[in-house]
Amino acid sequence: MADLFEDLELRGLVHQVSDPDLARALSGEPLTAYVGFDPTADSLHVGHLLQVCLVRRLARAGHRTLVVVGGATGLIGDPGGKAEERALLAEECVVENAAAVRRQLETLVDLDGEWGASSGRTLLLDNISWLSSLTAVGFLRDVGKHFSVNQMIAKESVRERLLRPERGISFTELSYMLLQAYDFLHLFDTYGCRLQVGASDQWGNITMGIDLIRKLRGERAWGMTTPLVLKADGVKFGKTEHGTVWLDRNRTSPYQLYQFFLRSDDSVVGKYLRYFTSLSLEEIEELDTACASRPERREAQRALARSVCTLVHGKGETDAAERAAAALFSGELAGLDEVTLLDVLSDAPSARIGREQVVTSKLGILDALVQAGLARSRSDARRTLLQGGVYVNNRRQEDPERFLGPADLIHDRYVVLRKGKKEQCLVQVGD
RNA sequence: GGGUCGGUGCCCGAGCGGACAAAGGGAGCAGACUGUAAAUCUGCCGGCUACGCCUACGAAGGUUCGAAUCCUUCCCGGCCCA
Repeated sequence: MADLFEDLELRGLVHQVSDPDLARALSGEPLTAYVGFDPTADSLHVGHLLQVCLVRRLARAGHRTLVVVGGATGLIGDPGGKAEERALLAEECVVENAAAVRRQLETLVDLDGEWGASSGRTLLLDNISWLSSLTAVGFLRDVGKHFSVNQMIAKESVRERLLRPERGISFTELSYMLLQAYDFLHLFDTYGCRLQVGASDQWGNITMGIDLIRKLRGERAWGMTTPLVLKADGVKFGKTEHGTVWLDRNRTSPYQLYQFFLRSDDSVVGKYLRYFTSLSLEEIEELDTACASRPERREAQRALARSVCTLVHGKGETDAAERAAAALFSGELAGLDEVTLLDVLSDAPSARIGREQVVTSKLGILDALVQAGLARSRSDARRTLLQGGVYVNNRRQEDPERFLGPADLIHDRYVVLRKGKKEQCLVQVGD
C-alpha cells in the first residue's frame, strides 16, 4: 500500500501528524495502530464514523488495528473540548454503555480472521482490562512521575479551564490524559502498537502517549488526527433538529440515517464521500461532476447515503430505506398493497387509535395529529394545518374541524398522517 | 459568614405599576420557490370548548382597582470581601 498516506491526505483525513515520516512508515512494514472510543453513551453517533472509517482504511491497507473501548477512561471523563467539568457517569451506566458500544464496533470493523502479523486485522479491546488493575501508588510512581504538570496545564483543553477559575478542573479530569497515555504505552508493550489516531481534540492526549513511550521505552511512536467534520454552515456535524444522529437503529432508524446523509448540502457531499465511503477518488470525482451539472438528481447524496447506511446497517436495510423514501415522497399511498405499505413506513413513527373512534367519526384531525406525535398540542396542529402543512394519506387538508372516518382508511386499517414535507406517522386502527 | 448584582418564554435578552402572552435576536415549525440541498421571501412560534377564557416572568405570601414590574420571606446563581 505504497500510497495509503497520500490517499488519506487526498481525502482530507489528515489534520495533524506527529512526524512527517509517518507517511513512509505507513507505506512500509505493517504497523499496529489504535483508536479509542469512550462509552459516554450507549451508542456511537455519526461523529465517530470518521475514526471507524479510518481504522477500516488502515486495516484494508494491511496494517493491524486495535479498537479500544474506554470502559475505564469513560469512568474518568475526558476534559477535552468541554467547557466545564462533566458529571461522572454512574459505573453501571459506563459498563452498559461499553458493552453496547462494543457490540456496535463489532459490526463496523472487520474482526473475523486471525490477528496475525501478516495481514491487516482488527482487534477489539477494552481498557478496563488493564487499567482497573493499576494501583494508585503504583500508577503515580511509575507513570505520574514521567509527566510534568507544567506541560499538562499547558495543553489547550486544560488551559481553557484554568483561565476560568470559576469553572476549574478536577484532579480526576486532569489525570485523564495520563490514562490515555498509559493506554498507548500498554498497547505498545502488548501489541507493538506505534500509531494512535483520533479526532483533532485528541491531539494533546496522543502526544502524551508518544512522549511516554519514548521516555520509558526509548522507542518512537506516531500520532495522527482527523479534522473536525463540519456541516455546510460551519456547525458541528451529526446533529439535526431532532438531536444527534446515532448509529444505533433504535435511536436513529436506518431510514433516518439514510435521510440524514441524503440531505447533505451540495457543498459538502464531496467531502463526506471522501471521508466516509470506500469509493475510489476517481469515482468520487465523477460524482462531484454529476453534482455540479445535474444537482437535482442528487447522485452524490444518494451514493453517500447508500454507502454509509450499508456500512452501519447493511444492504437490506439500505434497500428498505430507499424503497420507503420512494413511496413516501412520490408514491400514491392508497395504491400500495398492505405489505409494501407497512414495509415502507416501518421506519416512520407509528401510533394506534381505537376503531370505534374512526367508525363513529369522533376523532378530529387535530386530535389525531397530537396522538400521532406530529403536533405538540391542538393549537399547534391547527396552526400547521391552516398553514397548509397537514396531509392525510398524502392529501393536503384544509378543514381543521374535519373528522377522520372510514373513508380515510387504507386497507381498512391504516391512515398515514404527514406534517410538512418530511414527517410522517403511520396510524393503525386497532380494535 | 458579610456585601453586592442578578434569576423573564427552547436559548440570549429588553421591560421596571396599566397599552404585556411580554420588544429584539437566535433556534424551531409551516408555506412559496426548488432538487427531500442552499439561499431568499411570507406566516407562525403557552394552552383551550378560541373575536373570549385560562396558565405564565425563580418560590410563597403581601400592597394595589390593577404587578413581570413595589414590599416581605425563602430558594438558586455571578462577582467582591472574610
